[in-house]
Amino acid sequence: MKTMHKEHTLTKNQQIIFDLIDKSPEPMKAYSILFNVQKKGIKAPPQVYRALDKLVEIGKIHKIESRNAFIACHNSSCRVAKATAFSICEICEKVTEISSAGLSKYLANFKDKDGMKYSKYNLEFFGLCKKCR
Amino acid sequence: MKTMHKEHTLTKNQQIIFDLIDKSPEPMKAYSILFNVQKKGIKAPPQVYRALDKLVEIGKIHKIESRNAFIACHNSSCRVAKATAFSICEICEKVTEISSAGLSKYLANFKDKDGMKYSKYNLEFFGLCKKCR
DNA sequence: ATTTAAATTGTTATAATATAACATTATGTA
DNA sequence: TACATAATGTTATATTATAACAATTTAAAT
Repeated sequence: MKTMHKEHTLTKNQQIIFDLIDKSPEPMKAYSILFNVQKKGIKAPPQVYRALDKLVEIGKIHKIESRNAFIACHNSSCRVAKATAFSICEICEKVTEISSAGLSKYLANFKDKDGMKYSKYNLEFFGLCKKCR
Repeated sequence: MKTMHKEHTLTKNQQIIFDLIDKSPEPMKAYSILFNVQKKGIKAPPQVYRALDKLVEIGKIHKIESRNAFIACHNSSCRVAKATAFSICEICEKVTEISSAGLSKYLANFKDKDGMKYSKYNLEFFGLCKKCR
C-alpha cells in the first residue's frame, strides 16, 4: 500500500496567493503580494500572512529568510517544508531552489558534536548567477 | 610570512553593542539591544543597526535570519561572515553555532547542477535541544 | 599645529514586515 | 437543524529596518 498524503485543497485565498507566487519569476514579498491581490478582494495583511503561513506549512511555497520573500516549491516531493536549500544571486537577486540528492542526504544525516540530529534545515547559498558573473 | 588580517578596532558604539551581545546567553534582537544600551547613550535604531551591520560584516557577530536576532561569533577563525551554520531549538529557542570541519568543507565545495560554486552560505538547523527533548 | 577628508555618530522621520484581537461568514458533520 | 470548526474580514498596532541629513570625531597630510 502506498503511503497516502492528504491532498491539501487550497482555500480561496490560499489559491489566489499561491497562483500569484507560482507565476512569479522571482520571490515575492508579502506587501507586494497584497498589492497584487487587492483587486481579488484580499485587502489586509493578515489575510496574506495567514495564507502564506499555511502554504509554507504544507510545503507549497518556501520563505527565503534572508530576503523576507516567498517562492513556489518546484520540488514536487516537497509536501512539508523541512529541508530546503536555495542559491541566491547577490546582484540580480535571482533565487533558485536547489534539489540535490547528495546535499539533502548529507544534511539530513548531519550530526553535531553532541550527536544531535535535526528534523529540519534551511540553507541559503550566496554568489553570482551565470548572467551576473 | 603569515597572512595578516586587519585588526578591526571597534568603535565606541560597536564595542558597546558587541559586549552586550557577547555576554548574552541567547540571540538578541535589535530593539532589545537598543533598550539595553540606551543608558549608555545609544538612543536611536540607526545607531544600533549601523553597529550591527558592521559587526556582521567583520564577522564578530552573526544574524540568525529565521529569528531576526544576533549572536556573537565563537568561532575564532571567523573574520568574515561567509560560512555560517547554526542549530536552533524550536522550543527554548537556544541557538548554537556549529563548527564542523566536515560540514564546512562539504558546503564550501558544493556545486549545483550547473557546476556553480558559491562564495557564501548560511545554514540553519531546527530541532529540539538536549534539555527540550 | 592646521587643514582636510573620511568615518562615525546623532537625530528625526518614516518605510517595511508582521501579528493581536475580535467580529463575521462559510463549511462540514452529528 | 444545530453545532463545531475553519476560514475570512477588519481594525489597530507591534516589530523590524532604513532614508536623509546634520554634527562630531578621527586620522592623515601638509
